[in-house]
Amino acid sequence: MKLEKAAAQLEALGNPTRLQLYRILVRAGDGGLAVGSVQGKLDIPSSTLSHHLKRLVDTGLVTQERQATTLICRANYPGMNALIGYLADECCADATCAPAVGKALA
Amino acid sequence: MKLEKAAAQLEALGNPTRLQLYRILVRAGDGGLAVGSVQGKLDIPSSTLSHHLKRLVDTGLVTQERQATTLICRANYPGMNALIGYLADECCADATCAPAVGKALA
DNA sequence: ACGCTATTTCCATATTTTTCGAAATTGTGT
DNA sequence: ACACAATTTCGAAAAATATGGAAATAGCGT
Repeated sequence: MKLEKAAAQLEALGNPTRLQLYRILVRAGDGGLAVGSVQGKLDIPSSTLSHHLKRLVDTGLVTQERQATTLICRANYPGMNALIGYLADECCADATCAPAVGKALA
Repeated sequence: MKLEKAAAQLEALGNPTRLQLYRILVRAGDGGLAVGSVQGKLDIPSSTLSHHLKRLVDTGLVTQERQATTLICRANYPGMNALIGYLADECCADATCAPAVGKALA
């Protein structure tokens, strides 16, 4: 993973509304959630939600799939794993936390 | 960890310059690095560096300690571990990646 | 084709971030 | 007290982000 991409993903998650949005999608599980359903849970205008969603999709943290008129959104676990892996690598250049996190993402 | 704090830390890391800065501190290890030394490696004005550093310190990702006239900066591993733990928890509400990451931060 | 719902794009505005030169501050040694 | 080095604060400009109303688009059922 390149530093620029990691930074873009971190920035995407570094907004309370988007982090909440991502959380909602994660908790929705494999079934995902329609944009409209997410909007109901977040209670923000659709245009605002669309902007935030686009950011998460563009950075590879969320995927979308059409089902009739609704758009199903899903958290992209491999994308998040790659990001966590990058952070762990950066963090664990030192031994302090290497034993703990190193195993996980090997 | 609260969502707001996680978002603040993610946003702090979500800037290429700051992520690079954090990387440098991680690679410097326990000894840390003086602000001036970091500046030499990043080649940015001291005032700009100071702002970025402050952001990392304020969000709990970096610590500072005075040694004579120089300020030693260190990556705060527990802070990063807490953040990774939060991300892993969010990510692993689903089973897809729970087995792998769950063990690491238990 | 039409009507309906779901979602995005367009547009504008308020806010925040980024950047950095210049001045101020802090701490040490003499 | 003074000089010097290291770092921060001040102040200000440019750029990016966040937000949302209104209009446009996409896709399905009839």
